[in-house]
Parts: sequence; C-alpha cells; structure tokens
Amino acid sequence: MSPSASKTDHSAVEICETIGIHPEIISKVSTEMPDRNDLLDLADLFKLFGDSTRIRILWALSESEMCVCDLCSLLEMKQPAVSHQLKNLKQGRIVKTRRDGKVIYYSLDDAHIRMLLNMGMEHIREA
Amino acid sequence: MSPSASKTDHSAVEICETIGIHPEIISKVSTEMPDRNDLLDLADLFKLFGDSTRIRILWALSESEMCVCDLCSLLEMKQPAVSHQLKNLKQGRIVKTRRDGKVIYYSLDDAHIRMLLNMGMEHIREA
DNA sequence: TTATTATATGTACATATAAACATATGATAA
DNA sequence: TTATCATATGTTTATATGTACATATAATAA
Repeated sequence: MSPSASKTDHSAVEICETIGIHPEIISKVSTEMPDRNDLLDLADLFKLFGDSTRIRILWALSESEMCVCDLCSLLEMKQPAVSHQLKNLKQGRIVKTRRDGKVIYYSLDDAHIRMLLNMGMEHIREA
Repeated sequence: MSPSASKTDHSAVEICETIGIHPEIISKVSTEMPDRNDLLDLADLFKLFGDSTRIRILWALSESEMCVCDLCSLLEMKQPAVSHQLKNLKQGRIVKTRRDGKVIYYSLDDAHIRMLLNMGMEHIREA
C-alpha cells in the first residue's frame, strides 16, 4: 500500500489554521470516519470502563457472577456506592442481571466486555 | 483472609452488611483479582478512551498517521484543544510521535489500541 | 539575527461525576 | 398484615476534567 504521502503536490499544502497540511489525508480519513453518533456511543462505552471502582466490579464479574452484597464485601465499599455504579453499568449494557428472590445477580453482558478487559490489561502490562 | 468455609457451608452465609452472602465466591474471586495498581492503570487507560474528542482522534489515527494541523482540520477544533488531548494520549502511551522538521506526526502506539477501538465498536453496533 | 509556522503549555472557568448519607422500594417469611 | 433483608434511588458535596484563551517553545528560512 503506498499511501501517497509526499506526492509533491505543494500547491495543495496550505497553512495549518485553515485546511491543514495534508488535504488528501484529511479527505481520505474523513470518508472513513464512523458516524458522529457511533463515536459518541463508543466514548460513552469506554467512559464506563474508565473508573477504578467500575473496573474492579467488572473484573470481579469476569470471574463470577455476583450479587450486590458480595461485591460490597469484596470491594469493601458501601452498598449505595456499588449500586450506583451497577446502575451505570447496566444502563450502558455492560452488565446484565438475574433475580433470585431478594437477591440480584450481576454478570457481564457479553463476551466483548471480557475481551476489552483482557486486551486493556495486556496493553498495560507490556513494556 | 482465612475463610475456612469452602463447601455448602450455609452457616457461613451472613447478612449482607458484614461479609456478603456467598463467602466462597468472594474469596475465590478475591484471589483472582489483579493487583490494585494494575486495575487503577487499566481504569486510567480506558478513561483516555472515554471522551468523544479523543475517540475521534484515535479513530482518525487508526486510519492514518496525522499531524496536529490535519487533526484540527478534520475535527474542526482549535489547535490548543487538540494538542492538550494529544498530550494526554501520549502520556497514557496510547499514541506515539514522529518529528519531521516542524511537523509532528501522531500515530497509534500499538496494535492493542486499534483492537480496543474495533471491539468497542462491535459491541456498540450489535443489538 | 529576525520572521514564520507548527506545536506545546499555563491558567481559568464551567461542567461532569463519584461517594456519602438518608431514604425508598421490592421480595420473602412469620 | 408486619418484619426483615437485599437492593435501588434522591441529594449534596467535593473533586476531576475538557475547552478557551493567551502565551511559550521549537524548527526552519530569509
């Protein structure tokens, strides 16, 4: 693949403030960008991963489904704090629930979530 | 740290506020949780993905390396705003840079980043 | 040197948000 | 019914953070 980086088309190279240095790259990338709404949703998804409490919850749930009580005990956090985060995670379709009497069990929504966790951890742990 | 309850020891099932409903699950998951610092780092990584400006930058860079000017033009944003976010992304080892004279080209740090973007988008786009 | 251009940075402000606290809801058993 | 337990939900407060603005730095050319 030759990305036609320097095609010596200096007539197209304008100043930075208006249209950028490489208009051909800009227009090519522009056509390949997802819809703005998809990118917003994607940012919202990752935002839910971007908090240490929620990450700990998610990692715990990647090991086993758990009820709110168990998560409170594991994370040594107050129940309302855990419930608030679980609500956020559920609204973002990152976790799902199953009810058994008074107890509500939380688990990861699908396989993507576990893969995201693992891939992120891989990145963290490499040099 | 020494819960001898391992089988169906219902005498170990206490009320929620103190030790949780399922102590055997808690202790098992507890031993499999990564170090607290790793989870903090992981949350910080995802936090960087959790903003629509940065997500747009990252997606653009997944298509092609780009200079700051080009990103400003593509995203229709002011240069200081873009530079601030690029600084965050670089500190988080999500992007890397290459200098050519006055121009600094940004690109994704490694393959993990692109995979995270793609997997997140897959999750967004499924029912 | 000075001028120009590309990028970086310091600061201020406005918004977003996580946790603490109190309280409400829903399910079950007596 | 009432009592109890597991979970959810308001509300407040303190902190985090994204952007705008002004300015600084770095590389190149004249």
